[in-house]
Amino acid sequence: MALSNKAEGLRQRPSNSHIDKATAQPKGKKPKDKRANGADGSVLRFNCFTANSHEVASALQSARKGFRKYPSGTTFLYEGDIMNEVFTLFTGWAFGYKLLEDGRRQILNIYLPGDVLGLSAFSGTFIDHDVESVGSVQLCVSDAARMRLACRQNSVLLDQIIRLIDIERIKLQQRLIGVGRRSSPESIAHFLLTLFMGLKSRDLTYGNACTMPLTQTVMADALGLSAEHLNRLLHQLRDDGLVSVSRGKMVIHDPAAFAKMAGIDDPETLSQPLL
Amino acid sequence: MALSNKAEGLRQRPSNSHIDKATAQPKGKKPKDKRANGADGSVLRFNCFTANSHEVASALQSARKGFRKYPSGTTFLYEGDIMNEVFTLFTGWAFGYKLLEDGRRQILNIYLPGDVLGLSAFSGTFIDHDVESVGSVQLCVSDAARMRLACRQNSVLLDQIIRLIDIERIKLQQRLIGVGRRSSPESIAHFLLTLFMGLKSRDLTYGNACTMPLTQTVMADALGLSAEHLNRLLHQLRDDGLVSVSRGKMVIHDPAAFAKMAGIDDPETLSQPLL
DNA sequence: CGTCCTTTTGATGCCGGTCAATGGATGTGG
DNA sequence: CCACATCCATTGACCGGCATCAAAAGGACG
Repeated sequence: MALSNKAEGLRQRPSNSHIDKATAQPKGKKPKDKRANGADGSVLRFNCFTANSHEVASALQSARKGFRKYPSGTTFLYEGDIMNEVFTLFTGWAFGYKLLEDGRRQILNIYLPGDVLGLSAFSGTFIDHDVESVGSVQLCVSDAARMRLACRQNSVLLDQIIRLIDIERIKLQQRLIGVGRRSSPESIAHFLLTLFMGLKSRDLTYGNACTMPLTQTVMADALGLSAEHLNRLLHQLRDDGLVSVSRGKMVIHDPAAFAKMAGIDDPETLSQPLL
Repeated sequence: MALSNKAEGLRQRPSNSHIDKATAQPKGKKPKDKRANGADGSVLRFNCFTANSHEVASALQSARKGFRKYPSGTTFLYEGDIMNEVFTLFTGWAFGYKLLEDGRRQILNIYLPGDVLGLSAFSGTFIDHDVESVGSVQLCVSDAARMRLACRQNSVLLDQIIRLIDIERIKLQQRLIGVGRRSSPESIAHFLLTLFMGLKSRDLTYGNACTMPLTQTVMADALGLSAEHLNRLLHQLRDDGLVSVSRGKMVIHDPAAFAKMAGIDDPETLSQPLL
């Protein structure tokens, strides 16, 4: 079980974090791939929103307070925080995690561009886990109170918000099945394929390839494995001609066999409802 | 990994299940312990509701269509079902689970008396897992449409419903941490203590003891262990004087040491918010 | 009083965690 | 542009936890 390298160092929220104040437009240099973010400042550019959560996207847009940026490896949401804001992930990835007292870490959820963070603003409680950035991250910040108000006036919006909350549960459910009852190779395959399909539904894939900014340590903590063992299994998967993950990139060489190993008959099912 | 003993046999919903039609009052012989159910036909008898979800209890009461009863070991909710009804568990326990194609089973959630089943009625989608009864089960059946309507008119109710949905996620999160990053004894202790505190918050404990209708096979499938190994570990825990689980009963012999092994400093935290 | 399910115990072996060490890649200050 | 520090990926050795297989011994029940 991997001890988090920076367990104690980051446990407390820094009193004066080096975050950009909310601004009218996102800062930082323009990403190479325009598809990867909402470079025009609109949440509506994301396929996942326009396809599945149009009302949510509009509401987030209306309640928008500005943008925020965090460098790579920053824990920017802390367990216990009360969410007065709702975030939309524009650039970069993120993951939610919990630490045990001795430093063991379980990663709960991987967030991709387009995902909404801080949904606990709707359940009226504090966040129950930390969230850390993977790569430099740009967030769209929306006012939670306005979102809640909008929900009261628009039942379609409310339904979609509840749906988003439910999706968090579904993802955890899938992860639990993988860790609890799938073999390690199956679990890894399912994990990777889920990420790939999530990116595909957002038009962030390139044929059978996509970016993979997660370190093996992060993947291991998501899968309940040791980093060393995960490393060996990834090599195994590559030797078997199924998938290769290296240098920030993932390529699926044999989609059919890969999906079969992941225990998924029709991979398309993953891309549809923003699972 | 345990193959479900009755995997294929129960996969399909029986066309004509032997369920009691919704009736004005619950049928069946009166349970021995009055505290264990809503024998007076009111959801309001449950501590968890009166303490945390008063609005929900009232709404479920108002939208009540009747009662339903299932024998032990019955799968009474099926993956794919659209929920037109919301259930309140009166008597007996239940668990949600998923089966892999080859019969491996992961149990997702244990439902105790007082828990609300079928919350997917609010996220507007079909259920994504099966639910099976543990022991004979009595359910209060409430109309989902009326519940949804009530939510639109009562924001407090809505908040509490969303809270209930969120609690399902939190429980999965805890289970995932246990399976992924806790040692087996820790995971078992956490699992058992969580159940105990859940029962305690409902006034269903007797000092340091409570009923434990789950078979070791079920517990193993919840914990991601084999039944044999779980059996050995349970004996280990008993030999260490921490807890004993047998013949449908659980006794915590050393609460402090047990809580410590479960990784929980203050066990009271578990009983408060219906976690 | 068989039948079925659950619990229990033993033997065997491998998956996967832990420890340790090396190489590669990136970044930083001088 | 190089020395050094850091983080990440990689590989090997070791071995213990836990699954698997097998089988016996309760219970529970019709």
